[in-house]
Amino acid sequence: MKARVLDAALASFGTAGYDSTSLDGLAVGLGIRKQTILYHFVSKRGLLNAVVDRVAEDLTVAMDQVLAGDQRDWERVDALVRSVFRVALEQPVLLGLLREVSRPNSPGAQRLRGHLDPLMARARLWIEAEMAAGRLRRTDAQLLLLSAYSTVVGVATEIEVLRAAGVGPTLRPVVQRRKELLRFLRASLDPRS
Amino acid sequence: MKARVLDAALASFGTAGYDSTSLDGLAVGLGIRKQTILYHFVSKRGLLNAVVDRVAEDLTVAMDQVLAGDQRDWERVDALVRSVFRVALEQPVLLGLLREVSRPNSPGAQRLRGHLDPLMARARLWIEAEMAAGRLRRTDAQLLLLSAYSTVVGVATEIEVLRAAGVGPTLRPVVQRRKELLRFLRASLDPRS
DNA sequence: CAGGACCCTTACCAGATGGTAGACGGGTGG
DNA sequence: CCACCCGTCTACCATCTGGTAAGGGTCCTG
Repeated sequence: MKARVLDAALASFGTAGYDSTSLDGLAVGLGIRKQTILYHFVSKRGLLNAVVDRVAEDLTVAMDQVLAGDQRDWERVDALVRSVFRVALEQPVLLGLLREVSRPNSPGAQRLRGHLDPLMARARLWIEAEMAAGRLRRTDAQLLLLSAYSTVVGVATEIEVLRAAGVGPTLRPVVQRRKELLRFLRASLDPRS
Repeated sequence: MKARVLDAALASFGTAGYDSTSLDGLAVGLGIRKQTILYHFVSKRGLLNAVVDRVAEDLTVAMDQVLAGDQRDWERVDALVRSVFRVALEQPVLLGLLREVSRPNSPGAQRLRGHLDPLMARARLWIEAEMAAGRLRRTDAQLLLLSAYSTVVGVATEIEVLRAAGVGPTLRPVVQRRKELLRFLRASLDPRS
């Protein structure tokens, strides 16, 4: 049950948004009473936190798998981007939640940062080490990471815009986006480019 | 007064979202009573409609100015993109509202489409005519327009992400985004490329 | 000056929302 | 068999929400 609530909450937070989601509505959709939700997650805020935690973990796992691999330099950046996009495509709502919660002053924004900041710091250190070793081209790692993150999160917007325009959930624009991001990163990072 | 309410509403709808914005909160921020807002705009929905209308008009004016110019073919596409980005940079909240209201099932989505559909249709016809005349390269005009629109709207997400990360409202990433969009459009449309 | 249009206000309301308190039932271990 | 925990439920509440009704002040005009 707890898992089902989590799924439904992720979907609703990610598409309608936090404030637009009511516990009653969520409960009705699941065929239960809202008090059951509160029993498991204490408060609406607690539910959001749980959802954010789950999403962050999904992403972290995906990235860790790549980092456990043996790619080097630019190859690793490439693999990382592809991995994140894969997760995003499998669960588009996940992107919606990321975007919703990436907003400053948004409830849950702080919690998300608690998860992402270490990841970002780690990535930044790695990139800068590679730069120092001359295996990656020198550039502003911080801004580069944020730009990449924005692009991924922005895919949520694109999916919604397309759906609003009646275009089905087609793969092409997203793949296009990935291609652009990779080209941008390559131009910034790959010394051979 | 009406104008001030409109400004405040645009800002709040564009950043916090429609549901997260309360008439009371808006009124307090303006130092007035919420009934004053309701007097001018009848209902919350009416306020949203007015905001959407204003935003759509701003964009339409910006585009019409370009269309009244004498650029041709690819030059005109280029000028159009730059013009829209200029408006967007001058009023970032405008992008936020566009994104908010570009969501399917969002109140105001239909109204926005009422404004944008004619613009899109017009743009599409022009592009297809240029293609037929061989002045632009052949491609799917519809998908191209939506992709461009998504990119512009996506800038709102990027601005918010950057601000959330503590990076000030720097121009660079947005300009970068514009550059990427122009390159993409050029590769798709410009026969000389 | 009377009347009315315009703008903003106070007073009030019905419904929805998140949240608390406590009862019911069905396991499970002693 | 009993005590206890766990999950779900019913009942209820305080607050906030968008919205209605009506009053008052100001300015222009006949």
